[in-house]
Amino acid sequence: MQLKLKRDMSRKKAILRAATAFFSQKGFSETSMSELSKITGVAGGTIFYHFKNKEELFLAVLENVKADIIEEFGRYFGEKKFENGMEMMEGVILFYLYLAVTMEDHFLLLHRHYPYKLAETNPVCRGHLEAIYNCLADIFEQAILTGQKDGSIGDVNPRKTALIIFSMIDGIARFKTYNLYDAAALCNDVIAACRRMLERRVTPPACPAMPQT
Amino acid sequence: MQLKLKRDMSRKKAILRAATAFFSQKGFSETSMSELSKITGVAGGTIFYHFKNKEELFLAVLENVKADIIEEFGRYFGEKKFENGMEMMEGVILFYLYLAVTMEDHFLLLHRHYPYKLAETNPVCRGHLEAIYNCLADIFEQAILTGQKDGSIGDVNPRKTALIIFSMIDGIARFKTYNLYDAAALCNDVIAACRRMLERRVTPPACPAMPQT
DNA sequence: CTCTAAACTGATTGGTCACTCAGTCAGTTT
DNA sequence: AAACTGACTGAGTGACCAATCAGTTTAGAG
Repeated sequence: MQLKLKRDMSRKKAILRAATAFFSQKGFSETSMSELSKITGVAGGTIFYHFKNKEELFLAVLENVKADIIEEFGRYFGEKKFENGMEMMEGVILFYLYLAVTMEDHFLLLHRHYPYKLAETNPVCRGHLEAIYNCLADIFEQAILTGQKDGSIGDVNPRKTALIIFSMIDGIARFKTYNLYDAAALCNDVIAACRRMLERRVTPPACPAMPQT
Repeated sequence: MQLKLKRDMSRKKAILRAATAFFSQKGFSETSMSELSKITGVAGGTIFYHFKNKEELFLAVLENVKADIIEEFGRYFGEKKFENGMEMMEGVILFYLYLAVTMEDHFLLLHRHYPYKLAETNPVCRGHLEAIYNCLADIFEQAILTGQKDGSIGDVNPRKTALIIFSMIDGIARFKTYNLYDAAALCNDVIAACRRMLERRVTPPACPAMPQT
């Protein structure tokens, strides 16, 4: 019975893993089920035994992606401690860009059109995407809120600024996967730009030697 | 002869216009040539008379997109004049977000995967994409260089910062088309964030009343 | 009106695709 | 050992699609 279960799980997982790579790198409609069965060494019908149809397989892949991303950030915050909110923001940005390389398939999938189109009609898909994006946006917001408490970050709208930085980092990651620009080369400048964007302004009003321009 | 030409052009242009909408909204492989012929009221073979195959049709669409985008920015800079570099940057950002709404199809196409995948093997496609992205990146860079000359923008790496802001704005536009967040609601905060990121820091070193922390 | 070339047609073709289903088989239960 | 179960198989099906091509229409030049 143990052997049986193991066999089952390895097959299903193998299909899921291959499907993740295929959906990410080739897209939904360019991924053929028969190709998928060939590469996993499984008969055509087996995939449909484990997953009702192509769309269900995609949803299973997306669910995996969601779980992995949320888990990775959970682990990161479990291990790492930060001096202040600004340091936390820097850490999150670097970790995001790091994940975009090490979990390339996962982010590639999220940079495709299909999941968002499917989300318009499929509430399960929409749920997964919302979970991922809320998780990520919350993390950026948390860094800003922390920084505003400890004084390392200035007076900005936390949620909106979090979304702006999120879209900036995600945009960089996207440019990288499309081979348009090199994210690594921009890394230091991105951090610097964020610091300038967020840092608290020390307005020197009481200084007579420094007249305002 | 004029009538003949007009008829010809209207057919070809109608196909091109419909193809732009389809490729943008449905993607390359989900766009069927027969559907395209149906919607333009043209026989199936007619499309292949004007365009060698589906890929050539896509390239023609992309070329149009390129021309339109470059033309729009050209017109904008022909009409508008700016006080300084920072104002120019603000104008460019707002215009970019404005275009992402009014020319939604064009930007949707650029947010898809297919053109970048095709660019890996097709130099013509790669050329179009490079032209678009260089044009846009140059515009952001130009604003920064202008601002650094007139003192409205501080000492940052012009090219790299241009790419960062570009990816930020493009990320916002992308979030909008995917219905994840509302670009309009973020608009003011994006401008404010950019200003903080770019503005010249007045370090008050000579002021005894303001000790550095 | 005639001729010619360009524009256009749509039935056809060869191929791929997602999905089905009748049936095999290994292992478990009775 | 018989009955049952869940995992798996792979040939088959109908739908669709890009591209073709032999033939028709159109439009203007001579």
